[in-house]
Amino acid sequence: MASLLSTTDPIDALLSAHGLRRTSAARQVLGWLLAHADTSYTHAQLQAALQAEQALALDRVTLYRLIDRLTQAGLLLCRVDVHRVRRYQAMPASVKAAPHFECHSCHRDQPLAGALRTDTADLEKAALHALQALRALGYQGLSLDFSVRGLCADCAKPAPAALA
Amino acid sequence: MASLLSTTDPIDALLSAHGLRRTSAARQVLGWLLAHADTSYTHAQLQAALQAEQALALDRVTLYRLIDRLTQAGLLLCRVDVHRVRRYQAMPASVKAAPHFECHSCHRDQPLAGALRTDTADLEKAALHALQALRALGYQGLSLDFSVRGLCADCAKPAPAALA
DNA sequence: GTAATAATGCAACTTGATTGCGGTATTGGC
DNA sequence: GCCAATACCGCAATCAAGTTGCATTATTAC
Repeated sequence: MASLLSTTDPIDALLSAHGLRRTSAARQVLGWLLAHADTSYTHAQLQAALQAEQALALDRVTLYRLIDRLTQAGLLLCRVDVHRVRRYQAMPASVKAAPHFECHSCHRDQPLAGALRTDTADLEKAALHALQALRALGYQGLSLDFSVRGLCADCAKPAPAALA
Repeated sequence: MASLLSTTDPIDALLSAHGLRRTSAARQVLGWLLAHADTSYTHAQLQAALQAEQALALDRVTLYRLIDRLTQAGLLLCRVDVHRVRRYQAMPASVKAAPHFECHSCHRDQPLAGALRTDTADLEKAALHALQALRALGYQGLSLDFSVRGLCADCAKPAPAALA
């Protein structure tokens, strides 16, 4: 199926544009992550989801190497959570200084401005200003992490007892 | 040696105040970390440093459990670095919303206000305001991480070739 | 002092991630 | 379309940070 799709498929285009081969695995993994771009997933979660939802049974190591390639190419964002495991997420459009919120439970990742329905532009501006000042002092390879963590309203409500 | 010290030793006091026993290991580990409070260390680094500088040969597991206890007691701060290993640091006085800088190379941790020699109070205020707003929306267990990472001016200068 | 219990040390184990290597599929040039 | 170059895949073995179980030793409270 889907053989009618020519090279104009957006995911194929992304892969090629980043110097990666358009293998079935790469297409499906990147596609799935793009379809769930607001949340980060561990290697294990990803493997399970692909197996369950796409009937894609990838080898552990193959998946490790694939998400590694996607990350190197800048298509995925990789973080390490409190349990020391890496979490991958389709690269958000704004990975600049945008303050964001990460839920400990559902691992959904939303921009702070969205959660607050307010403007956080002043915050970002101040942060970027700080970055510039550090750069002037000789600091290099700077990256800013401005995140609030905790339980989102959705996860906090339903079953507080099940959070143990 | 040091038997002249009575119970007025500040480190002993800290341990007792937090319900921990004043063992030789606990005293030395906490003491060493307090003496290097501006930097975070991995379990391995800590073990090596204690061995080299204090001639203290602690068992791996014992050290794991000790730093775990100290962390639980709130005497240490624990983070996970990009390599998925935990880094421990004597609890800084201001673990609030204070923006800080962490060096990828020397792992020294300094308040941004210190590095910039400017006031970052407005930044902190804005951040705390955001926290309050989230709390009102039903978000729970919120913690703020406002950090800039990169190479500090000291590490960036000396030997750029050795940074591979 | 002595009993209760917290801390230590050793061995074995768990788990996320990596390495080596032969085989397979994609790609670019003709 | 065909073929060589090479990126990608899958399996097995390995690694390193951290954990668990249990017997022994040291602190602490009485």
